[in-house]
Amino acid sequence: MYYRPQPPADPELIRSLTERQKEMSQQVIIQKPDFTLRTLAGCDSSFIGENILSVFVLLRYPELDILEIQYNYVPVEMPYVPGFLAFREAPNLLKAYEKLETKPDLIMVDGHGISHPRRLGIASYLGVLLQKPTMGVAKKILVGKYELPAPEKGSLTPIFHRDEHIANTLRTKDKVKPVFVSPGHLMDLETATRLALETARKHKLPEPTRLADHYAEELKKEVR
DNA sequence: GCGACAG
DNA sequence: ATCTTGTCGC
Repeated sequence: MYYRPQPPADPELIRSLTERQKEMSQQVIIQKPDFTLRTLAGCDSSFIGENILSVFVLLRYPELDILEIQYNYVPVEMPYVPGFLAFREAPNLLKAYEKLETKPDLIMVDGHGISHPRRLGIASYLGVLLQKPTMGVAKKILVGKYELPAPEKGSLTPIFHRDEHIANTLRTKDKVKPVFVSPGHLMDLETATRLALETARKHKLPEPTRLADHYAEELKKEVR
């Protein structure tokens, strides 16, 4: 089998996007949220060839029963470039978000918040654009150093990057690899970590992102 | 200069 | 993310 590299990302484009991230990251506000959490949404995207299917699942809190599901399906315009995931997925996620009849108090995103090279992961990016509280729950680390947490559910360890405590690893299930939690916007690390653990009921992933992940996969059959 | 690199 | 088979544990 041949080794085929991805089509090279335009250096000029990457440079301008990097600038945009630096500017937008200055708008990110990390603070204890002031809302009363009554509804929260999880979002995620799946791909079918050159098309992207983004989903938003609205849940009631703390019951976590599903209130609404919306999605949007269109061709993708950006390739995946580590550190620039938001420019590939956020546009379509915003389209799906607009379809929600009820807007959530908080958005949980499949990816990172401020635990990003320039402090603007997709969760922060969406938070700034929507001016909504957001947080990220990722399955893999992007930047930073950390020690593995104890094997018991609820165990956590800090993730540092440039001497800043930007995220936490969190064991949401006994003896299962931890998830990586970070605040996105209008949110703080402690609350984000608590909510990630609290909404992870029977699975490794918190219900909001787990369900968004599930429907993103399930809805593929519908769009064909 | 050499790796690492969300989804 | 997607491709892709069997396998281990609750």
